[in-house]
Amino acid sequence: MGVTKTGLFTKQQNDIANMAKALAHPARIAILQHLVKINACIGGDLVEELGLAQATISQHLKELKAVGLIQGTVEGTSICYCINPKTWMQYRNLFDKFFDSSISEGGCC
Amino acid sequence: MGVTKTGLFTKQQNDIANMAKALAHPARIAILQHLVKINACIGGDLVEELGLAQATISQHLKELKAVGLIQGTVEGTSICYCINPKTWMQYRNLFDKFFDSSISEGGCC
DNA sequence: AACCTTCATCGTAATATTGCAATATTATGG
DNA sequence: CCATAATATTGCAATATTACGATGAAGGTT
Repeated sequence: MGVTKTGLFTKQQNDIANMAKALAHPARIAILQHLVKINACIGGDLVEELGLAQATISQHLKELKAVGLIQGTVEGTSICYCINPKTWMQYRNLFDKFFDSSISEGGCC
Repeated sequence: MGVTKTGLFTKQQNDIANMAKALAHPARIAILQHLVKINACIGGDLVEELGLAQATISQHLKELKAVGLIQGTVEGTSICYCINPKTWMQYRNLFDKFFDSSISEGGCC
């Protein structure tokens, strides 16, 4: 069916899954890494940086904006993107908490 | 097209994206959380825990096994699953490294 | 042997994602 | 106003994902 039964799971589980989904494409990882590196913002250099069509990059940017990981400010005819520090920290904390469990080394059963 | 152009990106970027993809479904998050909590392994209690059909759970377990996050050992007619501590730590470290960048608070441009 | 339990796999249906060309939108400069 | 530049949106094609019923394989029980 391709449709996730979100009703079966807790809000936290759906949250983590949605965050992971936002990161589940190398182009979006590349965009985020580039923004982290350049610190300040960029316009459509991203289209040159990555080798994808402008329409495709725009779509990925839209998704990242939708989950709040990046923000864009209009800069004349172009748009300047940068990491949204607040959401970035939220992601970091949620994944931290998720992975911060002591796993037994004993193996199965 | 639905097909990711992995060739355009670095191995690290594809790795992170693939790891994120493994976590990009609440059922898989629920499975992992349950395994972390119960510590020792389980059989198909997972089918009862989550409200999904046996075939569906089996598919999710297969995906988690494929990326190495869990492992299963045969236990008579049932199979005992548990977290693979090694891969778990790898995931933890990769996400740690990814998010461990100082983000400027300055906003865009 | 016949039977049951447990899990994996196959086939199928519905929906989601990725990617791009074409087109629309918005702002700037002449 | 017109042309240009930078993004966004639309529409489409190809592939991927999610979910489940049905079936199959393997091990146990009687």
